[in-house]
Amino acid sequence: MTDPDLLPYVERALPPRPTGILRVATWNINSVRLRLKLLAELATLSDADVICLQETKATNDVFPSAAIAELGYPHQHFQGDKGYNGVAILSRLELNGHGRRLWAGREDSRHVEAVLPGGIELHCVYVPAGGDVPDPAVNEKFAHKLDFLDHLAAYWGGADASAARILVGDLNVAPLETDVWSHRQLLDVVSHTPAETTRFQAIMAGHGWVDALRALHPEPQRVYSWWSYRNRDWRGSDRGRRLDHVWLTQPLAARLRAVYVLKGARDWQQASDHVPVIVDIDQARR
DNA sequence: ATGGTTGTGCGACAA
Repeated sequence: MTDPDLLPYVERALPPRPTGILRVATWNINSVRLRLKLLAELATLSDADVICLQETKATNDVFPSAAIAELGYPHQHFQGDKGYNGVAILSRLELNGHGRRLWAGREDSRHVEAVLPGGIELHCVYVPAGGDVPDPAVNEKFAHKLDFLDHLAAYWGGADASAARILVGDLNVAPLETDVWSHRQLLDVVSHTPAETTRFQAIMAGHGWVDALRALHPEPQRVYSWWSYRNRDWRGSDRGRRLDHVWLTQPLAARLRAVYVLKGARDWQQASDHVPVIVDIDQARR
């Protein structure tokens, strides 16, 4: 069991994946084609069974499927748009049922789902960033984001919460005060406005989702998964936000064993501005 | 208050 006083940050290799543990990673890769080598690095350092990506920025016909299969992830389900968005589930384990959903009346590639061995349902989600101005009346992108969050709430509010289910992704919301470098200064910054954080909490409450990271690393510890490119010394200034999340339904929350944030990935050559978040889940029900 | 950087793809635009 993870020490609750210990931060989840990992600079390089994770602890070895224990026997009987399902390890799932989620990462906003910001172009899967540009960062294929970094994906290989994540696979090596994490030994994850499943890697979920967001912002692949690749249509399905140019997705580097064969190269990723060679990394040990032959089971794949991906959906992409030209230049924007794009999500993928990459797996060493067989993927059974899979599909995608559209929310907020758009064709954007922002969701894929699959069923893992043991009947665990896995959802990979990319919530719209929402632009700069936190006013839905003047910023169509922010209106879309709020609409998208409302659709998530409606969908999960109507779903069976007793299923073994994981939702991961770049949710583009930092919900808690200690999920951002300055709660006060970010209250009117898109990603941490009350309009977003209240919706975020409503989605979670409506389905009984458990925030995996906060289950093992509760407040007031500050934990971030994203640091802007627009900062010369990202580590020194540490103006981060926790935008990348892993949610579990109650049956799986009982089997959660560890959560890691691969902070060292932010220093990789030609890094993404997001770092991977990784969870260990006991495959046995006990 | 402003500007700071990156990716796509060669324009702006999105983040």
